[in-house]
Amino acid sequence: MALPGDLINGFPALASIQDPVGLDILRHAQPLSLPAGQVVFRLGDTCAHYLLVTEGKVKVVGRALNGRELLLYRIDGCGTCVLTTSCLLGQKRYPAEGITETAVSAYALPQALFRQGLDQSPDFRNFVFNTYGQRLSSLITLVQEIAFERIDLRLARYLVEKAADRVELLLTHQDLATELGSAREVISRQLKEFERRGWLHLGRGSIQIDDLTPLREFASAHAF
Amino acid sequence: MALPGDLINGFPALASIQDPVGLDILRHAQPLSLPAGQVVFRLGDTCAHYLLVTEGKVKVVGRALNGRELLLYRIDGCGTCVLTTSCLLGQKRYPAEGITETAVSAYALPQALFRQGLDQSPDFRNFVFNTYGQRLSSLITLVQEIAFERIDLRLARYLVEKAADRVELLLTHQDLATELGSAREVISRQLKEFERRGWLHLGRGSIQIDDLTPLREFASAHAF
DNA sequence: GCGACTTGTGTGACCTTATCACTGAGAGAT
DNA sequence: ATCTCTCAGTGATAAGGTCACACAAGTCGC
Repeated sequence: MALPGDLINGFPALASIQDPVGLDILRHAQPLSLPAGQVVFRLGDTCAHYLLVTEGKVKVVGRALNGRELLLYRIDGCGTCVLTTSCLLGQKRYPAEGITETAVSAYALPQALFRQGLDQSPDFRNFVFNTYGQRLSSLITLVQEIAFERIDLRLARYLVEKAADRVELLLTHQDLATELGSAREVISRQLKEFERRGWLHLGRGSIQIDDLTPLREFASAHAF
Repeated sequence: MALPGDLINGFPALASIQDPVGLDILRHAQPLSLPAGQVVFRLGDTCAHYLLVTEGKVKVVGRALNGRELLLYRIDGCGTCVLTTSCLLGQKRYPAEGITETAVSAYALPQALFRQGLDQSPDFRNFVFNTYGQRLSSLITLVQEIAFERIDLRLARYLVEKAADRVELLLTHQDLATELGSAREVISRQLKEFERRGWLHLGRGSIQIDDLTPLREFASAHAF
């Protein structure tokens, strides 16, 4: 039995899995289709499955008791969920929550099979670890931005980055607050200030960038 | 040629490396001895070596432009430096700095050999990734503590944890600030408040815990 | 159309935390 | 003793987060 085509397309490295145990395990990966806005896992959940996303966006956010949110990272297109991997390896509960942002196609591998694969299939093990690396250093950068950087700089930088191609951003203030780990009111006030300076215009659910240049200058002052 | 004894003692998993490429690579690991307080790597440095610590403590801290510090994690005893691993995998520069806290014994493996090992030695690859896991979810918890939690709760919790066995903690306020990613003055004021409540007594470079109970209660209120 | 709801935004008051610019108290060296 | 560190205390000010609202713009049912 061959592996599903979208799994191979998304993860070329899977094609290199040759040993029978690894192949058998992958055949048991269950295809999932999730609508946008679906909660994939919650804070405190145990990890029951290894997740391979083949299409769509999933955001992983932290949430405070009072509802404040903070985007930790995002899976966009093909990728495995590193947090899931980390929790499975360390037998920990999820310290954050995962939410689909678009419709998502994914494959789920039950924990028992995941463990069996790690133990018995060298090819599978290599696959898991090779897709696992690298996120750590970007998280460390995030920690420092949150701990040390001014919110106006972070906001300006985010806007510059997002507006690089388009002029109008369809985002609510709450979206921005979540993205930057701040509070909605704070973002509103900063945007208002940017508008007062003539850098952009605010509408309901939209931000019209009028002049990227001063925004870019502001953002790169005291760059990290 | 056998591998050095302390390397095997520290990392039993290394003994399972059998293939000739892996063995050859490990034989080229260079032993290092570093004194306490030595900078191992700086923000922006390129990663030149894979690091295996066999003895001592290394702290990895972020640093703001104004000098404020934040402890990201610590290697205590035997361990590999996950940040180094992440940077090597992603070809990134160090986003933080590493400093020895005690005298440290370690082995360094040049980047070229590290890559060769990953490519050509399945046993070495497994070793690297097995020691890599798990730190991600603790980092995510850290991000959220910094973003969402009050400094007085975090301080109380830290003190309770550290004071579990001893009654007197030999720490400066600056040490605590670094550990928690706050400012020295803030910690001083909070400690003063705790002292006012009769929970502890402050001395120069020391904190004498008088009564753990109310401190513990305070810490667990609104626990994360 | 009209009203009920929901969602997004604006605002003032207040609190916590960070920053800055100091002061002064140990503690060791000469 | 005096100098020089390091460590701690303090007041003023600013940034950012929290709370409690008001209000405007859509959406839905009718």
